Amino acid sequence: MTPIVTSAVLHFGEMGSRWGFNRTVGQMLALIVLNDEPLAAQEIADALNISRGNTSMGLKELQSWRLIKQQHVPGERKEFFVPAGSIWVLANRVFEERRKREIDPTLTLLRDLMLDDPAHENDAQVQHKLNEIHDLLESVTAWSQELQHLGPEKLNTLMKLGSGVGRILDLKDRVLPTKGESQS
Amino acid sequence: MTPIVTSAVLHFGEMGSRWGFNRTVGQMLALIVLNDEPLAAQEIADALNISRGNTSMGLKELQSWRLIKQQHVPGERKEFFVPAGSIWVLANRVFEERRKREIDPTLTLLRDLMLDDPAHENDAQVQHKLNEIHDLLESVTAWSQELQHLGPEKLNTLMKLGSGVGRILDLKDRVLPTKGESQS
DNA sequence: ATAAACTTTCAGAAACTTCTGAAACTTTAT
DNA sequence: ATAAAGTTTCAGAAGTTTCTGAAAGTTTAT
Repeated sequence: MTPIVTSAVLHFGEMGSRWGFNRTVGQMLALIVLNDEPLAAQEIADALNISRGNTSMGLKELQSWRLIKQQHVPGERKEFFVPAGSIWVLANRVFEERRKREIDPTLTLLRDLMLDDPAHENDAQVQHKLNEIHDLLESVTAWSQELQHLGPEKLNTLMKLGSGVGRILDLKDRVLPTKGESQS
Repeated sequence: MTPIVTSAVLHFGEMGSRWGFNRTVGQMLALIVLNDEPLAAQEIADALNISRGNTSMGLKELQSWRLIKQQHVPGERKEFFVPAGSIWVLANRVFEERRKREIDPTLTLLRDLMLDDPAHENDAQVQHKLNEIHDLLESVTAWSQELQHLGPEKLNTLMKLGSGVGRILDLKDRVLPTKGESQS
């Protein structure tokens, strides 16, 4: 590994835990993404100086996140690993996987609690707040799925638009006035 | 605590660790948000059955995330705590704080690495990939800040628009054709 | 100045997560 | 059938985080 690759790998290891996986899994991901050649498990273990067992678990986890895929190289006995897609695809997968882990269970619980009968007077009030949280999380979920379906090019257009989004919204209110609600 | 509040508090405790803070901090946040009355530290410790010391640390952390604020009740000696704002504000704070912890350090590192001289031939190649990651993260950052500045009402309009966003983008390409790039 | 009411800090205990390496397993070639 | 090449699993060691509770600190009232 060149010094640049080493720095990146170490950093992604440290950040890994903040992004939902552990240090070695983060390092492995960085290494696989930055290498042009497919990598074998043993090469990863050697490069990162971690045990072969840990490597195996890490590869399994990265596959469960659908961030890497196996690639069979003809004439070779062992399996090789490559990124599961472009940077854009990988970022999306991380997003989606985290949504599943961080938001979906809460949405389920909130829906259940909203169906419960209020046992005390201020429960109705509590349920109102839970409802508010639910709606917000649901909007975020719907919205992030929407962005994923847009694909990278359109998203890029949208992002380059930046603060123009507000203007576009106004535009839309004028062009399609019957559809949205009539606020501000 | 009524059964509904108890369920919500326990759940937010479990999710807490996925959202960037620990179990008790998650529970404390849920409790404070769902209570209409300001709560004192001792009341929180009693309700959640945790030590007074842990409560103190948790309150400090929630304040560092700017999710709760102290509120002095006249005639009372102790401090009381209330949410720092509406659900919308709180969600935004969590988002922003996580951006600071999860994305900003990586952006800094990537910028530094891109300035390094390529030491080996394929470093140029690696730097290209790092650049791609950098641009993606930067777009996400800029975009999320944009959404925050829109405020809840406009964001809501945008969210209700849902799959209409694609259509609006096309619309914009037709109405303001000189500005964006001319893709697909 | 003293005491009462309250908060913060911090050392170490408890709980949890991650990592290793050896043993068990699978696949392929001969 | 056997051996060689490779992978997976898992018990326990190492490391990390979280929590408690007692001691130190702060503020306010008298």
